[in-house]
Amino acid sequence: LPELPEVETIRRGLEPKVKDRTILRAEVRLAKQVEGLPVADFCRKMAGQKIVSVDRRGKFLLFGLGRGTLAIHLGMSGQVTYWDHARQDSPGFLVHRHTGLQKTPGQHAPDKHTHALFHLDQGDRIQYRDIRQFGLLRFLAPGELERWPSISRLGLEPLAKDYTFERFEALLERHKGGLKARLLAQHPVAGLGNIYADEALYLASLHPLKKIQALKEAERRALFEAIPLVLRKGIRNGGTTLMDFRGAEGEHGSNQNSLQVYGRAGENCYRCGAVLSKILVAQRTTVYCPRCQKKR
DNA sequence: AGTAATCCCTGGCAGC
DNA sequence: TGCTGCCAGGGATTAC
Repeated sequence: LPELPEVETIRRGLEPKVKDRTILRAEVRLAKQVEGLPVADFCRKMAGQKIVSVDRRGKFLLFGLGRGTLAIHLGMSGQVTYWDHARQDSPGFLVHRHTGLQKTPGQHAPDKHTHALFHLDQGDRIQYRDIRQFGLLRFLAPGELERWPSISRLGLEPLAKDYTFERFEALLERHKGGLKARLLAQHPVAGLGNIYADEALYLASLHPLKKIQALKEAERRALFEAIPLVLRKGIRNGGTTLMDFRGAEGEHGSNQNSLQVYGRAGENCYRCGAVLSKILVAQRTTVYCPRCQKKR
């Protein structure tokens, strides 16, 4: 489940490798992953474009091109890796303690889950692989990105300089629903998914179903501060690898070893020792500490 | 209008 | 051993 820290890990790994390189040719093997344009048009738009920047907005990876932008959302299981012609493919599989059969870290040749390839010079390429096929690729002409609803409706960028408590509060107010459902809807902040939403709520000691309107100022501030903390920790740890996440060079992250609540239902809270609870919120498994995170 | 269920998809895994 | 059915979930869409 690539969330902001995972996408940022990919972005940082990819940027030095692909910036100022040229996409000679795009190859799409699963047409439905391309949104907005017929595949042939999408590939035509890509061909010959220079990659001038590699950015991120929320969970979107954004390749700034000479003319336009390539946006990639990784959905549930998307991987964007750099394939180096001079580097040996990593062979075989290894059995991971928690997740069973896993691709070894490192680069791999395209397989049946590799749905798009961006061929660069010298035979290098950017590879898009997505087992569950929930991700999407989209080309945006100059000026279209900011008007694209998937981008324009996003909440604040929690690691940006303009992430302030005033703006955070303004985007929180007047919503009747519960906290976690709102966070998953990318408001007031973009980039949280199921893992980091649970982690942020735990760090802020807030119940996932707590009503936004019932939050006291100190609680709003605690959430405002907790969000960038859990995200920055995730980035420091190179992302959370549960099943599918890999960095730009195919490497695993390690943040799964630092999670406080996600995936720990039935285990003990590290803070107070209470047994962590599991509930369903907005169709998503949600884990929290019933003692540290009171609803009222 | 705002919230909640539905759907897309594959592979891991429990159960028989 | 091999089959079946369930589970994981981001976000657009549909339903209330």
